[in-house]
Amino acid sequence: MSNNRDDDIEWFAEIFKALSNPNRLKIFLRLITCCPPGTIMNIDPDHCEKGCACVGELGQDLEIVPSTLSHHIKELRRAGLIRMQRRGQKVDCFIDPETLKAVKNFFS
Amino acid sequence: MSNNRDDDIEWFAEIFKALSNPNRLKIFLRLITCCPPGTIMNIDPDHCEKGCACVGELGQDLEIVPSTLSHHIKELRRAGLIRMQRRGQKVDCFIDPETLKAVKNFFS
DNA sequence: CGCAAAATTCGATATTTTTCGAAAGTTCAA
DNA sequence: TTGAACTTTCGAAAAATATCGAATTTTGCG
Repeated sequence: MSNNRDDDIEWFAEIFKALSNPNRLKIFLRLITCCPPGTIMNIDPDHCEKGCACVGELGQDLEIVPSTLSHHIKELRRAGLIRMQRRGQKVDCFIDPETLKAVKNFFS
Repeated sequence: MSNNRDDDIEWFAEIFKALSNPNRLKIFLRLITCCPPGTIMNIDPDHCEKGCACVGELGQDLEIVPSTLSHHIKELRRAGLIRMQRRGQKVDCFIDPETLKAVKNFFS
């Protein structure tokens, strides 16, 4: 009974909710400078400032305890803002480019 | 003891929190098509789709009871997303262009 | 295997948010 | 000035959220 517009509204509300917590927003901003895993480093240093960040690095950089961090990361993922990929014991996080594009388009 | 970057993060978190509720997001989207009060209507119909919306119109369009609506509007205003201006018995709402610009710049 | 590292889940608590109806405050018009 | 229209505030209850420590799971390594 709900049309696409309403679905969109619900989804964007989810996205903004994910970004509404300062800790989560910091995680998001920390990840925005990363590249997706598998990215070939370019000669241009601006192309990718840092390698991809695993969960532990985020916790260390932002001083969030593991359980809280894990919760926030789950929320960001639930909103479709970030994706994850295991690399051995670590799990890398990176921004979902599709969702990022959708949010950019939202304000236009 | 907090620098500008942290202040910015807190402020944007506030903004996203204001947009994180479906009702508030609908209010925001309803107002995005309005013009600020005092705008001279242009010949170009795309210039300003609707006149400015007062609180009551928003409640009618979006089917939100007055007390709930008033609460949500206050949240949007607290975040700096909307501004208001009394016009007789009614109170007009409109998007704050500065804040809108700031949010657009956030995703860039 | 057995241990350490990394991350998640569980359980619990304090706080915040959402929503509504009732009441109160403003403004205009008769 | 009295009443109606419009909006806000107040009070309250249910639901959601944020945070942490303890326990658990998953992975790699010696």
